[in-house]
Amino acid sequence: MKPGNLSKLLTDLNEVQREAVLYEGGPLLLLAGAGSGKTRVVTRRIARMIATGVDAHSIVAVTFTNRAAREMRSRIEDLLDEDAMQGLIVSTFHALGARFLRQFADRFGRTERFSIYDEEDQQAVLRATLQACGAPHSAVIVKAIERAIDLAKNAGREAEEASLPPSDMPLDMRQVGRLYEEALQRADAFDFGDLILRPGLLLSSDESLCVQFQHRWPRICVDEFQDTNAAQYRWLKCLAPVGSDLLVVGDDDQSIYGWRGAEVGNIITFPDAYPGARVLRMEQNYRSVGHILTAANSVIAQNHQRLGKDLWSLLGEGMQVELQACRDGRHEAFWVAERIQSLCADEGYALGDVAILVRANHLTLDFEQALNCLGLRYVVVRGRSFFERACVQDAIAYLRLAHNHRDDIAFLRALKSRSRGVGAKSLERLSKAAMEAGVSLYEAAQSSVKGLQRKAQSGIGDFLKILESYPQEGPLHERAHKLFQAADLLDEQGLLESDEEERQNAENIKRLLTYIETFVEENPGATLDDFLERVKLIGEADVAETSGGAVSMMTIHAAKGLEFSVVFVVGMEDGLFPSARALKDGQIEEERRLCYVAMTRARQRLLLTWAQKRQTFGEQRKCEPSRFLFELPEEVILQSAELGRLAVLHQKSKTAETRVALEPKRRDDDWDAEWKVQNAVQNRDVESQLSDRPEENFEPLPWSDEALYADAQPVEMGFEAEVLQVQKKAPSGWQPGARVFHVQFGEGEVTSIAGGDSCTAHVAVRFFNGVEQTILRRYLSLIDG
DNA sequence: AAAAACTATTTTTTT
DNA sequence: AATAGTTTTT
Repeated sequence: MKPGNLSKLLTDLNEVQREAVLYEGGPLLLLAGAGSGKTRVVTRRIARMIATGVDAHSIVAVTFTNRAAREMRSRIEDLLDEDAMQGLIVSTFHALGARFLRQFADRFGRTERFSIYDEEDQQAVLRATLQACGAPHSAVIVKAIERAIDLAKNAGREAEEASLPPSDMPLDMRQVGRLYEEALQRADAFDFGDLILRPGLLLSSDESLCVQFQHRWPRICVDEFQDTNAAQYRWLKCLAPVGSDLLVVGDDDQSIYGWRGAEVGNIITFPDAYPGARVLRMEQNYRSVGHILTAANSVIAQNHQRLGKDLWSLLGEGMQVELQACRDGRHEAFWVAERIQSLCADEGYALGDVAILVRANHLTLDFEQALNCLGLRYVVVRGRSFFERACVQDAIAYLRLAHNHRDDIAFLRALKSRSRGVGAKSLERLSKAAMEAGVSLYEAAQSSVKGLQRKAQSGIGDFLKILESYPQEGPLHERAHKLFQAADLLDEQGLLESDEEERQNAENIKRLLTYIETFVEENPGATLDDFLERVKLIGEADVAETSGGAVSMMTIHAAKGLEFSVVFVVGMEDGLFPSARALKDGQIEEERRLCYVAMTRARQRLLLTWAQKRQTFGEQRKCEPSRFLFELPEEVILQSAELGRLAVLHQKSKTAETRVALEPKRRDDDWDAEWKVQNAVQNRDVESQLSDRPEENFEPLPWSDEALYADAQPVEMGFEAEVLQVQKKAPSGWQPGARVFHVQFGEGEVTSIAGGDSCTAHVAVRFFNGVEQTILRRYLSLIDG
């Protein structure tokens, strides 16, 4: 232990925090509001245990995301020597489950090499299963069943017990569920839900094993407890008997995973499950300025199902919350980009201080373009976009199959990734043969299948040869390299002649190899098993971390647990946030919690935007401001022309009968149709209102529509979703020599520049088509040289 | 069996 | 608008 640390572990703590760190009287529920220093308490508590002689092996800390796990580990590391931490487990529920199941795989008819199936794999299993029974297997049905199975497992039940949403489709869920489980077992695979469900089931049915584990980890800490589902809770109850040293930390107001089976009830009833549990509340916020907290408190106060709390801070009121109405999605994006620019130029913020939070991933597109146009670096923190690419998945399928020959889904994926003369008919014959022999596709393919065309037969033979080429020895990345080479995924010689798409694919495969190499370097001795598990359980977002000097863009879900000096919450429209789905299903409270989470990410500046129309499903649709905006107290909103407009809408919303249709109580199946109708009605109203007093209601835009749209440089999307890759932009920005693009004149080179802000600055450009012209800077976009 | 043309569907959110 | 899945054509 680092000298003198024991006392340091208690410094800078308020009274409640200190008690939470020191408490030793058994179960402890820590209700920790946003920004209340929860991680600090947990890490100090664990560090202190270890520093006072507790064996690190006896402690396990469970988090929900890998990022949280890593953060917790590194913060404990800051407090202790690394060797003191030896044996300490900080892990997600899912990783812990996978680890557990590897150990007890034989109890479930699996081997320790089992595959982990994500929802795509699950759907593939279901599709094949339904197809085999001749049942309908459309994407909609498959999806619905998959979701039902997932929900069932999250709720601690088996797939057979899943309940399908009522439909006219006659489907025996019990049978489908049974067949699904059989298919998983045949494939030596567990699905995501199993990683949680199975450990809990095994422990609760095996008394002695349960006791064994209770001795293994007498000290348990669970982060984000409000997000636990029934299956997780059952497992936890086995591990932590009543009276044990169990710390659960959470905030019912930040429960945003209800759709994944999370039950807020777990945190609310915790004291009942663990009688005598100490309950501590942390309401002092160390993150946000007063106005932001007031705004967030005011929104979340509209919820009924909550324990109730009010955050306060000593940081002063700070700036007011800015509210901006925009004409459409693109205008919104440009407004935000401009605002970021001015915050950096005038108020000393750095790009890395800024985050743009969205409700759904697809909203990031417009913002990427706008930031690109202004040459602002940004980073999109997205789940796992790289691994989602088709060609990468294909390559991984080869690896999966090489590792687990019984992984039928991987077999199909890898086989179909290339034209091999094996079509639907042949596949049908093959799977029939496999079914009859009770073996995997791989095994069936090894013996000769009757009725196969010669071409198909040889195609399958070639395919098997590829897999046999996988070396059993050597470093992981080299073995993968050999395999990909054999599978002709790398296309090494044909890089130049082959078409663009193929080249891209080969690039991706190379990147995958680099990724594997890095993984091996970081985790010496790691097996293919470890790598595949990592690919399944860890998104790239986790690799993220400090975005350096770039604006961060991510979903609100991904932003949980993070904080930024400046936060933009964009797309604040009814039907988007709250989402149409939530509106339909009456899930408004969870959406409001999501809004609360978003707002409480901000330290100093919070800016909320919405667009009056937005392109959805390929068509422009009028939008209404999010109902959450009406829940903001007026006094914390920055006075602007928009406020008057909002107030008018607000007033109207209270009286007009049109609003009634939007209320959750009117929820029924044709909500969407109703929404459209009402939207049309309201649009007309808004339109007439605007045409009455356009100048007062509408802040005149600093640019024309044409300029706005012309300015948007068409960017190739997708590539920036690198492993948290920072956008490479023209490094020096607007300087003589910079390459620029103009919609009319094409590409050119900057010859001189004149000052002004992004709206008024002029730039002289010599275009490559011969034209020389001084032009408003905003009509130009920087491009890479 | 493979490629091309056509169609329905999608936008929550993530381990 | 983009894509995944399905049907038709080659």
